[in-house]
Amino acid sequence: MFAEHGMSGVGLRAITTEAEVNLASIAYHFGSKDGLLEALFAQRATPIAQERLRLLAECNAANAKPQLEQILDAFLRPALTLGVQPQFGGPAFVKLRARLATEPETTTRKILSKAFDQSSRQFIDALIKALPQMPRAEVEWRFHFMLGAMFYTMADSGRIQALTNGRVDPGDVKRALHHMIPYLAAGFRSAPVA
Amino acid sequence: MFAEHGMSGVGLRAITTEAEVNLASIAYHFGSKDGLLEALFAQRATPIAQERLRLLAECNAANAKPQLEQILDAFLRPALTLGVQPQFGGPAFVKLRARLATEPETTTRKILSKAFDQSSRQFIDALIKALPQMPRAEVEWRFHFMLGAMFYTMADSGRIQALTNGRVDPGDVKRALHHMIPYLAAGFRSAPVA
DNA sequence: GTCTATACAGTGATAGAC
DNA sequence: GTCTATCACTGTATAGAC
Repeated sequence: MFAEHGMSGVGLRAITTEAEVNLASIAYHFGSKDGLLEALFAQRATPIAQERLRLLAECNAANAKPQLEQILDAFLRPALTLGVQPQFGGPAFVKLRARLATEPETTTRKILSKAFDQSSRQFIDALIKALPQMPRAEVEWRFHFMLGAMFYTMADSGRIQALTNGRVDPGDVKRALHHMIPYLAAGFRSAPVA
Repeated sequence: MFAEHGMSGVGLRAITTEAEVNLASIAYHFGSKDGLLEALFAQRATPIAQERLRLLAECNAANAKPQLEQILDAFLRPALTLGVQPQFGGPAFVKLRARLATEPETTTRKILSKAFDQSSRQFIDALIKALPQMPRAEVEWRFHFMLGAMFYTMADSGRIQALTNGRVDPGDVKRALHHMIPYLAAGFRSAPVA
């Protein structure tokens, strides 16, 4: 409901009615509306971070020097595909995550930080290993741009559908990954700027 | 105030007090809180779209076949630099725009569409001209990924600062463009996927 | 036409009964 | 631990002053 109508688009009364519980039970169990969001989010986010690290370990095991495309795939695939499965919140949760990523509120930032910072650091390290001649700061900038492409794909804002009469659809996650990974890999491999 | 504290983080009473006007004047002049946002946004967005098209016309005039990097610069520079000037709303407006871009509400989407779709279509056409061997859909996907990198940089979410101990700062727009344009250009030029 | 004061239904949060 | 009742506050609507 949060992802569909936004954080302020849905009231506690609508939630408690849907869940067939008393209004005050949210305050009791989660402290506040924000607390409910935080609990919801943590539950869904942890498996994504875990799956990322599992896939990263896999491609470290397979190759002495890990392949760039495999690392990107290990990072992006869980975020885009795992979330859409119903047990992880469905497509709505993917949108919610993208939304929180651009939210300026410090509370939501802490939630995201706690869930994903550790795995993100490991991926930056892996990227630096895969691109040994690249300055660290350059890899970090490119990681930032990758996050942007990922979140905007997850947000599924409808802009690119409108611009292309529906030809390009970020909601088609398989196709999105198919186009995204070679594009990002080429960017990561390009010569660092002065 | 909207960009700083979010759409629901600031009340009409706070706005009208700051502006030293009566509470009901917003409803009278703008219809609603959303209407106020829409009016605010349209005022600031139009100059950005205009400046984009002016720069695009410039690089069309300079080169028979326009250079990819110049087109990307013409698209990104007004969005990142023009917005931060005080007369266009300052850094807060840049953040606000990024925020609306990932908002699922249909009202905010229409606002963005109206302000930017026309210029975006012209840029996609220019990119296709600059990359004549590239399938149209591939250019469109890559344009979508570029939008993501741009919006996430504009949002200045603080994530990459946290991950890099402040070394990488998307708020430094000059440096952001410096790293972004070659990275995106390499992605755009890479071989299209099957 | 423009502005003002005020009322209204709905919000998240909370105190206190059981 | 779970409830009801109520709180202060929100965006909006409206009647009436100038």
